[in-house]
Amino acid sequence: MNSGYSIDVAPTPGNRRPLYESPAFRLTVLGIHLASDFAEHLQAAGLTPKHVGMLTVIEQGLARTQDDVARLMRVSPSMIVRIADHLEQSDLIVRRRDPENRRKHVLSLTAQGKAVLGKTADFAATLDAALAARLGPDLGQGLDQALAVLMGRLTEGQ
Amino acid sequence: MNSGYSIDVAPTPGNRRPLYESPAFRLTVLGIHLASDFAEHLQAAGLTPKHVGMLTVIEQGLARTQDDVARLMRVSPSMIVRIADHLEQSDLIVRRRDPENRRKHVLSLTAQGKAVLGKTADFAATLDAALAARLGPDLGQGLDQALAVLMGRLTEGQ
DNA sequence: TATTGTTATACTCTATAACTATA
DNA sequence: TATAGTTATAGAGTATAACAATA
Repeated sequence: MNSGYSIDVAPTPGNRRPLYESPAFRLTVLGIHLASDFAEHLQAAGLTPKHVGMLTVIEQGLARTQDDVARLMRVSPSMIVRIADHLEQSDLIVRRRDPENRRKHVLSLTAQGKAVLGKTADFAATLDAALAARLGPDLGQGLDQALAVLMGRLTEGQ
Repeated sequence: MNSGYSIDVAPTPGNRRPLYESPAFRLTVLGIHLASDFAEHLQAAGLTPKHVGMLTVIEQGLARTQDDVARLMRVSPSMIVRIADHLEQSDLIVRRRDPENRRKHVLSLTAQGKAVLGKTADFAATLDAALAARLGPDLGQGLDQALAVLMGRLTEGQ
């Protein structure tokens, strides 16, 4: 009834949870801030969060080839080539052709690549400590459990 | 004792939590993925997560001027100008000079700006539902509580 | 003909530096 | 002289498209 007198009810439900209280929104904001913390730390080593992300999915066995990494990290194959080039030149990964399908490059970590993950884990531990200090043991454990479950979504190809 | 026979103990503590189990790392990974979900959704409206972030900090009263927004969102003032220009041209915010200090631009949302936040909240609710479905009520509530506490860190100027 | 990876290219994002206006 | 905002510019990041090799 476009009478001009109608009260506007549809556009703003009114009973919805505001954006800033949405868990998905909060995860996004916190994640972006933490990513910037990681980026700042990694800069000294000439690395970015994407480099570490690639090392992680390889180390975890979530991605065997560059194509796997591209899909899992939601970045273009050409970008993966650049990151992999950099990681290989820094002796953090090795590429070898898959003898069963010579189009594929099978990726694996070097000892130095594992060491980078270890050093990054040390830095992450300092961030974790700051989070834990804020949350206390109960909320901290609740967060850990929830995050463990949610990570499953990403590793299942979603 | 650089004897050559020494066992390597310092570089790899061994008892540290691996990176992929770090809450900070997991928050980063999940946040980046969710940010890409938001970005994909907002694209149709010609907006980015940064636009919505700016609308949110204004609406929440966390930032009164462009300078406030720049510090809170950790982006350069010049970037804020671009985002604010876009938001103003789209009639989502208004700038007015602060009469007490004419260098400052006081920012506020228009009705349309608030509507954008509302529509984004609707989309966030769909992401929230997916998260909740994975977590179940107990873990879901634990996550909500922890995130609420952690958001405080950002709004306190940290 | 489809897949995997690479290269060439162009476009977007973002920061730095120089500048204007105000204090 | 310092602050808030703007503009100009350059650099980094990223995707798309064309290509090569393999299946």
